[in-house]
Amino acid sequence: MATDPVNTKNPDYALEDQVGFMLRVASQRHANIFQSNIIGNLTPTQFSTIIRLAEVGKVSQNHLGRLTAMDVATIKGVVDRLKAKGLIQSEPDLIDKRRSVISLSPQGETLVTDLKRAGHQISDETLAPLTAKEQKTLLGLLRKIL
Amino acid sequence: MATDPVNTKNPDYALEDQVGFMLRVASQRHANIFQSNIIGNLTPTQFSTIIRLAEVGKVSQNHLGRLTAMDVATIKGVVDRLKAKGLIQSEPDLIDKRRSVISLSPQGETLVTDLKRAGHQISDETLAPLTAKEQKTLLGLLRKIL
DNA sequence: TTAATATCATTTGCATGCTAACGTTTATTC
DNA sequence: GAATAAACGTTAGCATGCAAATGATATTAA
Repeated sequence: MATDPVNTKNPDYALEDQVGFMLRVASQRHANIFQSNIIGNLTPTQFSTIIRLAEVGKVSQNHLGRLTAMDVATIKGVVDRLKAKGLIQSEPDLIDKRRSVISLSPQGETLVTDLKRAGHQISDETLAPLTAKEQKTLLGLLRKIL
Repeated sequence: MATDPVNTKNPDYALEDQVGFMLRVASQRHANIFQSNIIGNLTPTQFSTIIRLAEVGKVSQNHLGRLTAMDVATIKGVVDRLKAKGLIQSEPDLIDKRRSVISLSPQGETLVTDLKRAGHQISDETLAPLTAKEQKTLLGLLRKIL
């Protein structure tokens, strides 16, 4: 999804120079790179969910959403699809009856190492147009506007 | 959609430091700012479409998609909804029978000035955590990874 | 000119991502 | 202890965003 050049004679408002537009286009390029490097047909949110579960072990569904920057409605869909793939499992919380506890399945566990390797490759490829110094600068500035 | 802090004892792969994750979270914050500043209940893609149409006048639907970094399926939905709002109009291309020519409606035209003002405000607010110099640096680096 | 390609718009299917509302359960406050 | 508030998970609705397939039309090549 590259953008055609635009003749901006009147730079009243240059869409292609706005941070929101650039974030959208940069995300598109990253999504392309992600898709061609990821294993198991995982989506970016599914990937993030598995990585987080590998870090924290068992966690409630809503908490998992907060750990992955996902709305309760979004994390539910992601959890449902990962469960359908057999990569995660859920059990009722015996203490708090509202909660369902999510964790990686044995199958999910076996993927983690390869997923992290793919994740590094995806980040490297996304940042490849930048020097090492520029990469650090970009990540530092992005972190400030989260 | 802020993210809960994570205890990363083993920084094998730090999700929150990956460019893809940060792009997603930064986009979420921008979307929030966008929504609270935009006029006419427009979405970011609808906004971009109107801005581009104001720049180029008449253009085919697919070309409009390329000018706004949208897939043919995505731009179709955006065009349909903007047409339903009465902000754009379409007419058949008399020369090339495959094409439909899209342009702003008179109602759409009247919005453009206010939309550009809102757009500037949205970008400013999104970049507010950064100094002027940092803002230029970030935009320059983002441009390199599109 | 005919045949192979390319472009345009459409449609289907899947996955995010959000808001809002709902009922259940737990925690706080009075 | 009872009333209020908060958290949890679910569901419905809307809008991206993409891939893939389709049919119509234009363009290019043989």
